[in-house]
Amino acid sequence: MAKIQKIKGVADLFPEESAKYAFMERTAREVFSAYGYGELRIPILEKTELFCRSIGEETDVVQKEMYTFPDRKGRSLTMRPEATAGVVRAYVENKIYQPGKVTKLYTYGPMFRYERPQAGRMRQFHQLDAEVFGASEPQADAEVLLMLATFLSKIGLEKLSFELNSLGCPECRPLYRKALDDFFNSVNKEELCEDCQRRVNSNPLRVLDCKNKKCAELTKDAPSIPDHLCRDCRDHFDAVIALIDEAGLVYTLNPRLVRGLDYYQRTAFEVTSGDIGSQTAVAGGGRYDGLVESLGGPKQVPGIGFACGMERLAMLLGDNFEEKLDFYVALVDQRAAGDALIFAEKLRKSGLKGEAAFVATSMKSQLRQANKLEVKKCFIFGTDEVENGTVTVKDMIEGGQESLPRDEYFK
RNA sequence: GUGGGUGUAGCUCAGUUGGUAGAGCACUUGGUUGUGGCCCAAGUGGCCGGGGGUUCAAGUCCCCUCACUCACCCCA
Repeated sequence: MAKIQKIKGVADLFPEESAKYAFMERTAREVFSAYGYGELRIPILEKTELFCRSIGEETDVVQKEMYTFPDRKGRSLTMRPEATAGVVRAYVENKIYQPGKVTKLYTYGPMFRYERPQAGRMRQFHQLDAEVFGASEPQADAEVLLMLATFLSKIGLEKLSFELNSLGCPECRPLYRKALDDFFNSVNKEELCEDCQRRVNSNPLRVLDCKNKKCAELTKDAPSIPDHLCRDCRDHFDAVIALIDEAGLVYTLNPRLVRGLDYYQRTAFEVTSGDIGSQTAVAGGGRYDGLVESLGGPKQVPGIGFACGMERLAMLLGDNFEEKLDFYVALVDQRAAGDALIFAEKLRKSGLKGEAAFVATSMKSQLRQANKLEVKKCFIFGTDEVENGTVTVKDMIEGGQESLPRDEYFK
């Protein structure tokens, strides 16, 4: 029979790799709950409209990357390409909001985007996502940033850079866009790269972000967002900066940082690494004060949050996340197989982790196996005849005698 | 959607101007040994991604296809 292979852009994670994810999830739960966040579990499937309205009809994510299909009654469903929309939907639908009440939630799970896979980019990928509702104060922005930094530090990643910007609000952003349009009208668009000639109209902020040297040169003197912030946005941003400075967070201000999803405003940030290929962002987020309302919730419920890309973080983690076993029960005579199993069970009841061989092989290969597993102790089960009486089943079970500790064996 | 790279043993890879398929590691067995490791010897294991073509002869040349991978684009 022909074998069936997995579809493009998904992964099977065996223990060596899945242990990294388990470690990150465990750490995230610890850190997030220390900041007062509770876990929200939401569906992978949502109505397509949810993402169109939140992420933005014109974004690439919505236009060409979503797994969208009709269900059996012809309703359009979409496998979530990101987490925030679903969290906001749940928040609104369950009427969690109350005036003055702050809600902190986190969620974790697979996301889906139909893209060509490459390093750090899968069609099914996993995000850890945290959101705060009901707090417009800069303290919320600062706390979210600090929590993210704490999490990344706790999983052992220190060489990451935090980039920070403010995108303005519906008040000041149009003014900035006007200034930017004026600027692009003053430059020779022919000299921009092909992509940017298109982007000037579709997504002018992205032009400022272009890696092409020519584009970077041409847009060197483009108006910057922070220079066009309204008074409230300026004050807010300054307050956030003052707070994280005081808390000792190391970051860089990147006036050209933009977000890919339409709902962001004011504080926007990204955590990047230069060690995972061309996809540098390992986490990103920001404030989205208008989103709750645009998804049918009450007016003026602010929100802020971030998402971490687990695949990208996993690339930065070292090895050795697999838990080592405490013992191995070696089997050198099949007649002792049952005794080996029972003995292992007894050890497990006393709190040790380990395994017993099912099939007897030579002493040499059994000990080789124990060595490979890096167990602390190896027990040898055989019979008197085979063992020449060195270590016998009877001795170990009835007398409780262990074979030599690993150090003794392997010195 | 657009480009580049790679598909040969379980793994990492060699394979010369086309001439019957190789190494290291791993595994199994034996030797050595302080029951491991190290070292030595032997052994198991491949429709050379798939299909078509050229040729007396294709892993090697040509065409098609599939998969993986990196990059563009986009994003976490």
